Amino acid sequence: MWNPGRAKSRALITKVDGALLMAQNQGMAQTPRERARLQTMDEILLIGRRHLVLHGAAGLSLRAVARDLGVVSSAVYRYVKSRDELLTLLLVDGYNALGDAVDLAVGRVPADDFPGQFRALGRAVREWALAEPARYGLLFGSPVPGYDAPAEQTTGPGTRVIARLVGILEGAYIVRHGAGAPAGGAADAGVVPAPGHILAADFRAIRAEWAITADDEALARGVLAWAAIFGAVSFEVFGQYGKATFRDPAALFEVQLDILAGTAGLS
Amino acid sequence: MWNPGRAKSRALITKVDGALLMAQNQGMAQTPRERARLQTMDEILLIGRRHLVLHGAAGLSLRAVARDLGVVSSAVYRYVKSRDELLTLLLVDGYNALGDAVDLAVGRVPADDFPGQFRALGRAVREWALAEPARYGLLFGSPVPGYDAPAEQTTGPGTRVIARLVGILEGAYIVRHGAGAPAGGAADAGVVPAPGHILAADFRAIRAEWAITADDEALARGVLAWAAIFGAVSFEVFGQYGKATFRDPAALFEVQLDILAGTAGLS
DNA sequence: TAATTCCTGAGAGCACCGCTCTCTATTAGT
DNA sequence: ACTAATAGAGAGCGGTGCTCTCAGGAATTA
Repeated sequence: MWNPGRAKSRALITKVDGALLMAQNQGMAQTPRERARLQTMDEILLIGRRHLVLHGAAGLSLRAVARDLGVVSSAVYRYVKSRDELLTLLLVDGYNALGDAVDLAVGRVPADDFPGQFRALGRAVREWALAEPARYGLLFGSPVPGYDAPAEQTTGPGTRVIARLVGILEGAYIVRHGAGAPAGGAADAGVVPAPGHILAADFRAIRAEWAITADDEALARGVLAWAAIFGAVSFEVFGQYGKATFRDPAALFEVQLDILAGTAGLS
Repeated sequence: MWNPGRAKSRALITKVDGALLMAQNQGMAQTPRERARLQTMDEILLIGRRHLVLHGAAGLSLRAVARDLGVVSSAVYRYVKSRDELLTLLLVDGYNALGDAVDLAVGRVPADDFPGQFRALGRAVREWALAEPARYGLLFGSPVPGYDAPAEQTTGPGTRVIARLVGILEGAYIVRHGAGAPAGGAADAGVVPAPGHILAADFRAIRAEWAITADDEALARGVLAWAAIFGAVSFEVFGQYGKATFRDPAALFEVQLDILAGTAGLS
């Protein structure tokens, strides 16, 4: 892919794509130098995103980004400390894009229709993943070796989907059980056996952290539904089903959502 | 990681690890040259596997393998066409290792205890994945960009686990419904709505290909259970749950297996 | 046994990668 | 107008995948 006759133009950014990032970073632009700096940062992120889509996470190269930017490779190190830092920026960017898609889709459903919200969340995740397989792979695929995402920047955006799911499932739980809640440990004898000490404590901690009332079984089923949604999406995006097994994967996913809605206690 | 003072020894292979591969390749060793060639191939695979474990799929380097082999980098190209081909070999190797682990675990359970076999399969997958996260990532993580596995070498070993799962679920289905089977299309009106034309045809094709009798809903639930098992394992192995959320992930997985056994129609 | 073919490994080389360093020109702020 | 900060250029180091040519030795054939 060596292209010596490459144009040195900087005007590779599509206006529509750029708009989102520009807006978030250039809200307070003091000095003209700072403005230029932020703009370059956004350009780097934009180019990086495009490279991610085209060549995947492992193929992300700062030198190639520099070429697209119309600049020598060492110059980008003025803006980004390392390749891994750019990866982190793109990771956060991806989490937020997915979170936005999910929020938008769930927000369209009436606030009291929790099964509908659950399905909307699932569909949004699947559709975003299919539209952006490389970014999805960066977020939920095998971690890039030698790189672990800095939690302080990542956990926030990275928990937006599960936060939304928790809200939906808790809402449905309250509808089923009333707002009063069992208050105590709530170790029901349902299909799920009473979990051992540590797991019960973990569930208690989760209840406290998220300020929810759902009992252990509801929590376990919620965690399973969460993992199952992403498992199904990953299987489809990563091609684990095989090429021609399911010719209408969307229909399969709808059926899977139906089953999962049942296991998660949504109608 | 530049190590100029590296010993040029070839004796890096542990006997116990090597034994398996040796056996399968050197069954028919004709000329001494062929014997030497196969042995070198096995060594390369062994070293590649070790590098995979240590540095991950993206960090797999033919030059590093050559160094460990005590040979100049161009020499390994006599045995392996490209880095991607080595990756394919390791992929097949990994699928077989996982398949062996699953077969062993399921084989320990009585032949008529389908719920037990289901749980054993799930546990085997999880334990293998935790023991070999890099290999698991190669198999079920984001696909290496620019590389797609050649189906003719991959599909065979790659379908061992799902084949085993299909056997278990079909066995349980027969126990529930009798061996006679509904024969026809079997579009039950269960929790799952009757799937559309294409999905129903896909299910029919699956029934024919695997020579099974399970109806559409059972198949859908089986596919979901499959995806959910790997979703849960991937979440744990890839660290999606967060660092300290679940301090006893094994217990969580047991609960998830319980729920999944229910959704898949096992007891 | 002698001649010939074949195979293996060595070495050089190309284009790429991440990253560091120094140097220069431009720009901003006093 | 002068000084200080900053951005970019360029060279360089060690690494990567992969290709090519060449020499030595082993196996096969005459």
